[in-house]
Amino acid sequence: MAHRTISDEAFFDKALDLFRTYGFEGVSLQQLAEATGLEKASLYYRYPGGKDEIALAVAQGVVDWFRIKVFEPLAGNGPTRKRAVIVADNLRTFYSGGKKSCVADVLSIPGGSEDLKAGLKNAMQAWIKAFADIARESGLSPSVAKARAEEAIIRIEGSLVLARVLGDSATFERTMKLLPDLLTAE
Amino acid sequence: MAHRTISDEAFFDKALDLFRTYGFEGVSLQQLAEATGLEKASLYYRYPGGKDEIALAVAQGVVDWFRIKVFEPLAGNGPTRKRAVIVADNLRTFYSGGKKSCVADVLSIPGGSEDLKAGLKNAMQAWIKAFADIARESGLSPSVAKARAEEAIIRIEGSLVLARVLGDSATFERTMKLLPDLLTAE
DNA sequence: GTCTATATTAAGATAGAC
DNA sequence: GTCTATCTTAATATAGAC
Repeated sequence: MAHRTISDEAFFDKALDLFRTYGFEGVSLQQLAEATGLEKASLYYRYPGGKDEIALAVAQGVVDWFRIKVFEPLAGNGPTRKRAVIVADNLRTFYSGGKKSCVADVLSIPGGSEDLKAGLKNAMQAWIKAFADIARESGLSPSVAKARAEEAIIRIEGSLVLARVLGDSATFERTMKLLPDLLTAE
Repeated sequence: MAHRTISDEAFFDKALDLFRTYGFEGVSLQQLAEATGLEKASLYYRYPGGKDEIALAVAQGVVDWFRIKVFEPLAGNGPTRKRAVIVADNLRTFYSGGKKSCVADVLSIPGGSEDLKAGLKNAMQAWIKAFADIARESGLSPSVAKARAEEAIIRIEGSLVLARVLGDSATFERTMKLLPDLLTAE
């Protein structure tokens, strides 16, 4: 066929899946072209900055997802524990129950641009803050809330690494079950 | 200079540092050649299997290090808590206080050989078992000991990811301080 | 056992037709 | 806005001299 196309959303999904699976250095423009059905030259038309710019767009897209599915639900109304349960469910989906890696984990391995590195750092800080805010709102002291937020993210990241290395998502599932207790005063 | 050489041990140190920093796909034979002072052809003489074989040797070397600096001290004599403190110190050194990544984390991103993947999985299982064994010996029940072992490694892996993303080792240092309490009955 | 030199393939990237 | 075609560089890998 002469002309193919793909929506920005579908493109994002394919690119996200490649980058979170193989990391920045592990993904080639050829892979991106095959996965999206576009030729390499078309990728450069959409993203003149090439792989660097695509990875940055992927990271930005993930931040947008977190804003909608994590930060906003956490800052909403209703009992804090209920909000934490909803967010845990959303995160379970995002990580496919432990089968998909964290984008910040794999893309933080050197190779990408400085902008990507800075974006991941900002996103991680925002994530910690969002977790600390709800822990605080649930009644915990600021220092305890901050510690709980960091512990929660450490456990998510760590259990995702274990899941990838062991090929077993059991520890991730346990972490997600524990999450509401970690983020709210018991 | 016409002929250079490097000991197997020094070669291992350089290769380990490259692979744990840049991941399998992020390391080229050219980088390995420059870091070790050997030409690419000499790398193929030592490791006919190329990058796959070098990465596998690195992973095996790390397993050897764990055997000596983690598994054996944990299985030794003396109070369990004292052994846990020694191992925490050794791990702190291995990860340069949080500045160096976990080899299992970065090398488990697809790209390497099936042997590498299997080796990392075996190493991770051995690590969990070693942690569970000392937790058990300290007086914890088998199920609690297993859970503590997994939690300890999850926290190590997760705090190393956070340290890399944030460029801040504070969470890793806190994890290492907590480790003896996690691995022994309080 | 390391070297120089080179073969081969794939990478990132661009020009220009349609 | 996507394509075909091509450029340049860098990757893995090997041959053969010393």
